[in-house]
This record gives sequence, structure tokens and C-alpha cells, in this order.
Amino acid sequence: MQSRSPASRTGRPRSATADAAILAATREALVELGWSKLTLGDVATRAGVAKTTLYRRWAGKNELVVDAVAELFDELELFDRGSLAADIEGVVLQFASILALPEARSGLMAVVAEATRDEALRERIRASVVDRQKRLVLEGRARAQARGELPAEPDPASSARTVDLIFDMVAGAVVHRTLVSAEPADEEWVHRFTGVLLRGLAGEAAHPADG
Amino acid sequence: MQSRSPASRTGRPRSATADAAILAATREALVELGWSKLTLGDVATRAGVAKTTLYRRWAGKNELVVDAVAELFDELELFDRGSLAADIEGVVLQFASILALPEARSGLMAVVAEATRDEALRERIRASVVDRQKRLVLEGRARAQARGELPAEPDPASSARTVDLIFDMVAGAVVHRTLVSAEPADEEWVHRFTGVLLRGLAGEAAHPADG
DNA sequence: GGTATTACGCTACGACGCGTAGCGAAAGCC
DNA sequence: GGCTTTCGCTACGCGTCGTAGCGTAATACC
Repeated sequence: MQSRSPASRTGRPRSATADAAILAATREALVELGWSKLTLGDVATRAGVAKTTLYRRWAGKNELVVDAVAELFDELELFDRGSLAADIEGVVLQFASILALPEARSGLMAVVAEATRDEALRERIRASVVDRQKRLVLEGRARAQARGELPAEPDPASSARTVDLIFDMVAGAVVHRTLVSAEPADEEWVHRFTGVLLRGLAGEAAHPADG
Repeated sequence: MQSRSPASRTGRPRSATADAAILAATREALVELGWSKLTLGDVATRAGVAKTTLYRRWAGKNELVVDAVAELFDELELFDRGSLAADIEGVVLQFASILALPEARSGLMAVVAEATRDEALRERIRASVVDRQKRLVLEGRARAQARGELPAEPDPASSARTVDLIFDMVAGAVVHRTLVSAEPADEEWVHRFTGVLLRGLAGEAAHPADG
């Protein structure tokens, strides 16, 4: 959400239910119409609010859709399944199930595309969507290091680069599989992916079927 | 390009220079304006053609931008650098340099987003952009198997799934690094990425600096 | 060279979404 | 009750869309 400055203490407060209704209506419109045919007037009508109310809270289509899609990622959680491989498979399957939703598929890529020319929008996406995933990578790695599955990296700069790399590899692969190849990231695919990620291409050939 | 059916044999032929001018103008407009602010009228003016000419050849903005961006991927080539790791690094750096172009950054993701609701557009992207990259994965793997760096996969179905997986991992990681994380996929990053891809997360820790 | 056929440039048009301004009414704090 | 902010509503100018219509240019066929 937009940073609510503490300046507005007096006067009529903004309706919290309107916020929720607008975001829900945005997701509904994304499902039915997709990004390009989604209009703010239509969203306002669906939400039962005036178009001007919508413009008072969001600068435009981009920011609105980012917030609407970001809520879908709230449920992401890294359950402890006992091993690094199982942890990765679990969270990747969660991520894939979110990307399988039509409102996420059509909305997320569009705002990322817009963000290539809009630094503020890129920061908004990072804060509300990306960082929530990156946190999972940090957690998973810490757990794996505690289990002895991964070595500790003493150099913090090198460590940060490794986290970024893993994050790009995991998120990128799932996104590409789901949105570009347009194939489901199902359990079998996730299992193969995790195998390559952990053991590499050559090593994976030695364990073709099991985990 | 759209499949030119051999039905039109008589009459004035379509100007080939107009095609090139329109696609170049589209890329130019993508750089200056980005996807959302790009208008077909503006592209027609830049190309020195009438707006109606543009509509006679392309169904809309999506198809036009796909063709304009697809030309950027023509130069992709897999040079034989002697080892699988070097081959991967070389082609990934080429791919990254294309994605670093502003006309590719702003255009490619947008059409992919649109393609989530348009099967024909998805097929157009696959034919003119994606398949050109997937061919490189096939070449690279065949070379690596000939060198003995990768084992032969006798089962064709399993083999095809592996190629798809590798393709999603390579292309996805580079795209995510470039367009979502908005960081350059430079030589250092590509080197780290290739290490993880070939040796896995655990194995990579044993070779932190070299190749 | 004449004719048919197709592409081209140009103009004009209705339709639609954008984003804003202005108004009166409603809902909170002091 | 007075102050402040939000809300719903209407209306507006603006720009783009995609198409229709027309006269002209370029090629193939006879």
C-alpha cells in the first residue's frame, strides 16, 4: 500500500473496505479482461466506488495492479521439511501455484515490463513482491547451513551475491516455465529442477529418478 | 513476419523497405517511449508510412512488437569454445547483451504478458524468439555429449524434458536477473551462474573462484 | 500499350478510456 | 456545532484506436 503519512489525523478517514473492494475488483478484472483491456473506470464500477476515489489512492494502473497482485504473495511460507531439497520443492510449488492463477499471470509480467522504464514502480514491486520471496531464500539457506547441507560463507559480500544468484535462478526458472513456456510447474518438474539446482547438470544424471 | 500466402500473385507487391522501416521505427519508439506509451500512429509517422499501411500488415501492437523484437535475436549463435562451461558462458553473455537493449527490455516482457491471454500471440513468440534460443540448448548439449562432459540420454521423452528444464533455467535466470532484479548479467554473474548450473549449489562451494 | 488487381497515402470519423475539476453530502476529530 | 477530509457524482477536453472511403501508384497478365 502507499505509505500512509501520519499527517492526516483529522477529517473523514479513508474507507478500509473500499481498499479491499478495489483490489479484489482489480484481480477480478485481470482474470476476465487481462492487463491491456483493464480500465480504471471498470474497476471502480466493479468495486462500487467512484472513479475519482480510485485516482485519489493510486497514481495509475501500474501501481494499482502491483498492489492487487502483491496480496497474492502474502501466503508464501517456508515450511521446514527436514532437508534443503524438500524445503526448496515445497516453496517452489507454492510459488508455482500462485503463478498459475490467471490474475497473477496476466498482471505480474505486465507491471514488470512497465517497471523497466519506471524506477519508482520497480521499487514498489521489489518491496511488495520480490523481497517477500528473497526472504525465503535467506531462511532456507540458513536452515541448510545449520543442518550442514551447505557450507557457511564467511564473506558477506560474496554471500549476498550468492543469495541474489539463487533467487534469480529459482524465481526465473519458475516464471519462465509458467509464463513463457506456458507449461505447468508441477511436482515432477519441480523435482527435476531441484535436482539440477542442488547437484548440477552432470551430477543430476547420476540420480535421474530419485531424490 | 506473417506468413505470406502465395495467393497474392498479381497486383502491386508490398514494399519490403516499408516492412524494415516500420520494424526499425517500432524499436526506436520502444526505446524512447516504452511499451505503454507507444502508439501505432507514432510508429507510422516515424517510418514514413500511413497508419493504414501498418494496420494492413499487423493485427495490432502486440504482433508488431513481437516481430520488431524478434529481429534482435537473429544474431544469437553458439560458438565452440572447447568446453560446456565456456559454451554456456558465451551464449548466456550474448543473450544478456540483447536483453540489455532498452528496446528488448521494454518490449519483450510486455508481449509475454499479453501472451498469457492470447494463444496465437504465444505461438508467434515461440516461433520467432523462443525456438531460436532452444536450438542453442540442443546444440550445446550434443557437443557436450560428444566431448563426454554429459552422459547420453537414451530415452527421448526424458531427454526432451531435460532440454526444456535447462532452457527454462538458463533463459529464466537471465531474464529475471536483467528485468526483475534490474542488475547486469555481467561476466562475473554469468560465471557464478554457470558454476551452479553445472555443479550444483553444494558442489559450487568447492570451486568458489575458478572455473 | 492497355487493363485488371493490389498496395499505398491521405483524410475523416465515431468510439472509448484517460485524468481532472467542481460540486454537495457524509463521516470522522476538537 | 465547527473544522477537515473523503466520498459519489457529473461533466469535460484530450488523445488513441481502428476503420471507411477515395484517388493514386506499382505490378502482372494479355
